[in-house]
Amino acid sequence: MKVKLTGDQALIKKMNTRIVLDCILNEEPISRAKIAKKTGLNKATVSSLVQDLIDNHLVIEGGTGESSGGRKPVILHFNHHAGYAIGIDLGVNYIHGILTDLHGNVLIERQESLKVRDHHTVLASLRLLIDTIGKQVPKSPYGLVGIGIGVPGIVDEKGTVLFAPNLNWHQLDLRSELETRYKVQVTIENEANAGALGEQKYGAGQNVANLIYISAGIGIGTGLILNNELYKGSSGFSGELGHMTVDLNGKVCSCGNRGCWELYASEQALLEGALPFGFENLEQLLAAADKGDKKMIALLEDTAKLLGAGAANIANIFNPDLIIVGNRITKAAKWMDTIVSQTTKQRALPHNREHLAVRFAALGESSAVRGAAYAAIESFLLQNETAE
Amino acid sequence: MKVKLTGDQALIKKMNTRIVLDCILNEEPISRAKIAKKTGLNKATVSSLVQDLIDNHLVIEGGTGESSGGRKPVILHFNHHAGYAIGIDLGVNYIHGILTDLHGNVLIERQESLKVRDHHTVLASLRLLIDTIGKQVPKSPYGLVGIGIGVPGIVDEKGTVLFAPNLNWHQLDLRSELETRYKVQVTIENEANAGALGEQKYGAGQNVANLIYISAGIGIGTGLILNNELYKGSSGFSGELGHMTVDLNGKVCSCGNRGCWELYASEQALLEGALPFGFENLEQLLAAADKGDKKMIALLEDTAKLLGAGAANIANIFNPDLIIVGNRITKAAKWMDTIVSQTTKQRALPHNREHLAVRFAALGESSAVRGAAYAAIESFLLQNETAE
DNA sequence: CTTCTTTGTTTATACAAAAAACAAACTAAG
DNA sequence: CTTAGTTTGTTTTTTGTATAAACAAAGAAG
Repeated sequence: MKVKLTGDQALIKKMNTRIVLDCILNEEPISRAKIAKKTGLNKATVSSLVQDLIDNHLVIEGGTGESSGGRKPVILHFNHHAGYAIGIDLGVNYIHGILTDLHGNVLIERQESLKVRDHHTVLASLRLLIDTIGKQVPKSPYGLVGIGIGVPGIVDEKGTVLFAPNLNWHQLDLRSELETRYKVQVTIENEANAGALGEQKYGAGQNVANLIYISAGIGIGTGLILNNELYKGSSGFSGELGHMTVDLNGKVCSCGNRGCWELYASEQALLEGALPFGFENLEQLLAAADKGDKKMIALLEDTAKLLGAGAANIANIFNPDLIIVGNRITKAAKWMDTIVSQTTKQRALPHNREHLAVRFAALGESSAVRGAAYAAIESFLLQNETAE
Repeated sequence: MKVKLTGDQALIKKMNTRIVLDCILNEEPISRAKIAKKTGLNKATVSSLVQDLIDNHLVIEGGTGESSGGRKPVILHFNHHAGYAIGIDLGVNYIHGILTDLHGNVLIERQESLKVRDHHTVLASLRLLIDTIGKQVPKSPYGLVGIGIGVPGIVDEKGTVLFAPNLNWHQLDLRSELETRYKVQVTIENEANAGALGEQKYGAGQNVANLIYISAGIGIGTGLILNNELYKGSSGFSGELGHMTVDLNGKVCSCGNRGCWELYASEQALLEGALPFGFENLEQLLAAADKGDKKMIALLEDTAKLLGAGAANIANIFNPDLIIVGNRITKAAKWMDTIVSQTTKQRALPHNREHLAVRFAALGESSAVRGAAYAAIESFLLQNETAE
């Protein structure tokens, strides 16, 4: 109950340090003088904060720049080799892991398929993957700074996986499990939230304050970034737009309801439409479309329209700057993207479509891993600033 | 571009002053010592900030309280008579105005019906109403501190009414119009947002961080309070859930789309269903239901189910603590509330319905006026703290 | 009557940001 | 080459905030 969030000088320093670091991250290479101008902070303040960041190995000086009529500036860089992060995308039938530097650049990438889904087996594979990647972390001031994981299920604020339907997991305290083993900060995110983060930081949504990421795989989940922050609802269960009713008397869904959006616009919907024609997975379906199969192309286009209808709802609900369609369905971008975008804008209210963009994920199927790694990096930077 | 939101000591003081004032507002009567314990601030800091608030007439000392084994505490009160606010709900066929103290207590209330809706006539009536109420503001340190207005339309951050379909207004700069005339701060909010604020501060949603207010009148609008803040989207057009598609191939809506929720669950939907039986407005319909008219009762119940279906979508999208149904439809609460609540919980996902409450507005048709007044008060308090 | 508590103020200290002065390094004009 | 002016970044001083410690006042409890 007693939450201490009162202001004192430490808080101010933390805020301003963060502002300076963000400025360097976004505008590098940059000099101290320019940071002062950009942020409105005093030159002396910037000098002092930058010195702290240099002492903490997060910023490095990189020689002198061009003079603009006076003394040459000292160029500052974010030291993205100060530490490294591991990002994991725990899929329903694969584990995808990457090692990144603090800028999110991918250094190592590994993917393994999952046959069995009980949590013992999956955890064993997960540990093996992390061990393998962890051994390759380059020598650096901080070494491995954190592990971020995206999971296909509902996660609470303590990093417990409450429920993952497709893995049949219940109440698995993944964070503390891994933190005890690896002694680094672990962040657990829902897969759609991770995807939203990945696209906002490294993909199609850079510098966009309000964006909705539609993760269309077997089902549909969404990641909501509102006012530059992930919105998680009061218990972390927000974004279940896959179970938004779009057809009052429509198909019966496994959730017990009728007419859920994901029955019409997900990979599952595509597969159901393709099965009568003998195609058993998305890859086969797309190969056929590639060869000019009219029925499959029509199926893709119809699904795109239904995806757009739901996206229009999203536009009217959230009035975002950007809607990003991601996950498995990005494989079908070629056939779907213009139709999704058109249908969305057709169906959304005039004011809402005005500044709206609808795009497919720039990172393809890597949105979630990248976002997971980002979450780990972010958590490290936040913690690091707090320390004196 | 150059936004100065860096931290300095003034910011600390502002933050802490706000914390102290909020503490007094919520816990009054309270002593300085208790504020220090509650907030974690130092006793000396609290004393100093309280003195400033007293100097600004926002807090008053009110004698001594009971000792708990030592010196008697000095009781502090929020001085809700330091100033007064006017709240206006600009309806489609009425203007509803109130005068409140700084606690939001209603002192004076006036309602007038509107026959003509062009903005000249409406503005004239509005000015007359404000003039009348304004004359009755009691003598006080600040007098009239602000005017808050809820309008049935889309409002941007500058207080311009971009579009109000039912009044046929376009691009009306209401805020600057009224600010030049009355020389006080004017806040303009969408009617649903105002209603959400009213219910959160004075009605069914007190101390709830995530709530969705469904304003069901002729159409349906919603006010979204997420993480204790009104979410307005990137251009202020969020919350148009009335035009959420709930029936892919359903009725054609005036917005050009099909199957919009408000066609099924608004006052308009009720009236359409009642017209064939000779009832021309909501009051007649409800009078019939009161006399036991089976058809009208069935109509109300069916509409309640459709309202619940949309509310379930809201639960799945936002995972809120509370959904409040307000505006005109509250008149029908007697027949609808349990059904709306039941249907919502039936259709929402298990995790989302767990901590969810669904209620009708506690303030009935006054949610929006009260919220409009609150917006004015809040804006005054924020500004007042900034001043030294 | 004495001791302990509680409340609130006063005094001294720590610390962050900012202003001002300054030093260094450079450009450009004559 | 010299000089004036500019840009960058540091050092010094000032201001303003929170906090800790000491203190004063007022009461409770034995």
